[in-house]
Order: sequence, then structure tokens, then C-alpha cells
Amino acid sequence: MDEQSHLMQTLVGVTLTGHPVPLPVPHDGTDARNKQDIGDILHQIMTITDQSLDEAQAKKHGLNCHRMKAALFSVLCEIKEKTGLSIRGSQDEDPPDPQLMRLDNMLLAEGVSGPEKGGGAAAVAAATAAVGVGADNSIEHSDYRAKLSQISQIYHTELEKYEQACNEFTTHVMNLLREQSRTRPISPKEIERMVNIIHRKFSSIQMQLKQSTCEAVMILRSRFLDARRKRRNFSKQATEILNEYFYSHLSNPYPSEEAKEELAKKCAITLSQVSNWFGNKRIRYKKNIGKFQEEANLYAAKTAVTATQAVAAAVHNSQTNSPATPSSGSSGSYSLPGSGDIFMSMSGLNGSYQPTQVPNTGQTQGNGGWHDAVTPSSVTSPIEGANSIHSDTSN
DNA sequence: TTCCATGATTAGCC
DNA sequence: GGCTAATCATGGAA
Repeated sequence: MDEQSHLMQTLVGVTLTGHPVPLPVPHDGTDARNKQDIGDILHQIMTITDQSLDEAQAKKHGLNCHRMKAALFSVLCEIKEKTGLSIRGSQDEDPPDPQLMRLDNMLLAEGVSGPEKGGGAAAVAAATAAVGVGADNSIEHSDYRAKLSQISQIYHTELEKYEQACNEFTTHVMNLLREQSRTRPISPKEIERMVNIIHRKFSSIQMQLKQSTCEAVMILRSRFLDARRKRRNFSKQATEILNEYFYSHLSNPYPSEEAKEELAKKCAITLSQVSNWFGNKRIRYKKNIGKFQEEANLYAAKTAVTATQAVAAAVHNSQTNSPATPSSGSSGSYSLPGSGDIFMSMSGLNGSYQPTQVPNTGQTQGNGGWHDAVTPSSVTSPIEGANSIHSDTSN
């Protein structure tokens, strides 16, 4: 059955859904005349575009005043509902987009979007704190926070703009459709559907905004917080402390866990940074002993002075306070390798210094271990070379 | 801009 | 898990 004949059929009394239409058409044998009437109306509608503007206007007015107009309008609405729009109707209930959820979660985790609007400063602070930047990166830290806050602000401003635009556009379209529904077959359902379409469009724009915000945050993170990028040379004092320990333990430069912790605390760096430093130092020293000779001598001489002072103090103590008591908490200098047990009790590392200068078990690698390549005798350290008491059993 | 020093990362070893 | 060795990436001096 073609659409027009179907329409004709429905127009004579029953809609597609079987509901009676308030047609002023009496079923009293005047059907033929009514059918003719409806046929005329439809013909006028279909040919209205072929006519001149004035003619069309006049015809439109005539149709608007036609007694069958209300019925025809209602039927056309229903036909629209049942045909083209029903296809779109299936898309009404979209499941939540997983990508959108991912973006939302990320923005929430980064502190860009949060319960509070307008920047979410607290969330930003929490996010930056969660990152765990070291104390020495305070400048970048605050800079990072400022930038993140800026991104957050832009995001919220844009989001607000989109929401406002969406609302304005929706209202405008709704008004337009309501206005047009007086002359075109537009049902409230169709208006509702149109609103949904608009919202979908705007939410896709919103997703793009969220995506670009996420990208901006990622770039910011990599720029400010990427470990390689944030590399900063340790302070001169920190390097000095580490070098002092290294050269005073040259025969076994493997600080214990406690020693590492103490060094980390003194240098205001992390434990892993201490480990990294010693790892790098050992390998670089071993690779080029000649280059580090001067540095080794320098620190050895430095330590020797401290040691001499310590010996003098110890001797003085032993003479004045017999029996001898260790000079507890003296000067914070490091003990000397092989310089006798008397220095070991004076370690500045809370006694973390290992009394015997033997390589830590399991630390010396079979292939090119420390003592295979760098024996204390190969280093002309004034301390280690001069030490008559050498507890390093590897020699 | 180049080059060297240096902190961080990674793979492989024990 | 800690270490070595190689490598990457950046900072800073020349």
C-alpha cells in the first residue's frame, strides 16, 4: 500500500494506531464527497511549492482555515512519528561512553574537574601532592600547580560556555519548533528528540574539550614531573658529603641501608638518589681512576685532617678520663677505612659505618667487581696508602 | 652551539 | 633486591 492511499485511508476516520481521529466526517454516505475534499487538500499541499509566493501564501492561508486542518495535522504528526523518526528513536538511549568515562576519571584524578567548580584549587593541590615531588623541586612544584590550576580554570570556563551555549541553542530550537508546530506537523515528542540530538552534539564537543584538557595535563606532567626532565644537580654540599663518604670508604664504597638513609637525610635527597649516586660514582671512578685521582687525594687529605683531630681528641680523652670513653657525637665526620677501630665509633652516620672494610656480601659482582678492578693499593690516597691497620681482607 | 658532567633509567647478572 | 654497565637526557660552562 502506497503512502498516499494509506494516508487517505487513515484520514477518513482512523489513525495508524487505530485511534479515532476527530474528523468532522459523518459516516452517512457522504464519504465520497469527504474523500474528494481530502484529496483536494493533499493536492493543494503537494503543489504549493510550484506556485508563486503570493499564490502560495493565499493557499496557505486557505489551508490553515480549512475545517480539516486539525485532523490532517494530527495524522501527519503520527505518520512522521511512525516513519523517519522511528529510526532515530532507537538511538535515544545511549549507554555511557567508555572514553568519556575515562576522560572524566582522569580529569578527576588530576584534580582538574572536581566536586567544586571554578578551578578546583584543593583538588589541584591534592593532585600535585600525590605526585610526590622532592623538596628541592619546590619552584617547579609551585609552577606546576599554577599551570595546572590555569588549565583547570580554562577547562571550567570553556565548559560553562559550552553549557550556556547548549542551553541557549536548545531553548532557541525548542521555541522555533513550537512556533513552527503551528504550521508544520511537529509533535512534542519530536521536539524532545531534537533536544536530545542537540545535547548529544554538545556533549561530543564537551568530550573534545575534555580530551584536549587531558592532553594539556599530560604535557604539563611530562614537562614538569618527568624524572629525566626534572634532573637537577645536587647541591654542592650534598655532593661534598657523598664524595667524602665515597673516598673515605674507597676500599668498600657500598654504604649500608642505614648509611644510605643517613646520607639521604644529610643531603636532602632520596634513598634511591643516594643509591644512584653511588652506582654512578663507582662505575665512573672505576672506569677512569686517573681522572678521579685528584679528587680522591683532596677528600682523603680532608678526611686525614679530621681524623688527626679525632685521634688527638681521643688520646686526650684517654689521658684525662681513664678508662677511655669514645668521643660520642664528635664533629659528624666520617670514619676512615682502615684507620683503626677507634674511628669507627666516631662515625657521623650514627654508627652505621661497617667496622670491617670487607665488601658487602653479595654486593661484589663476580664480573668486574670493585676489588677486582680497584684495590685500595691502586689508589694513592694518602689515608688508605698510609694506613698501617687495614681491615680490608681482600688485600 | 658544543661538549662535558651528572642524575636517572634500563637490561642483565648474581 | 642490589649491583654493574650502558645509555639517555638534561644542566651548565666554554
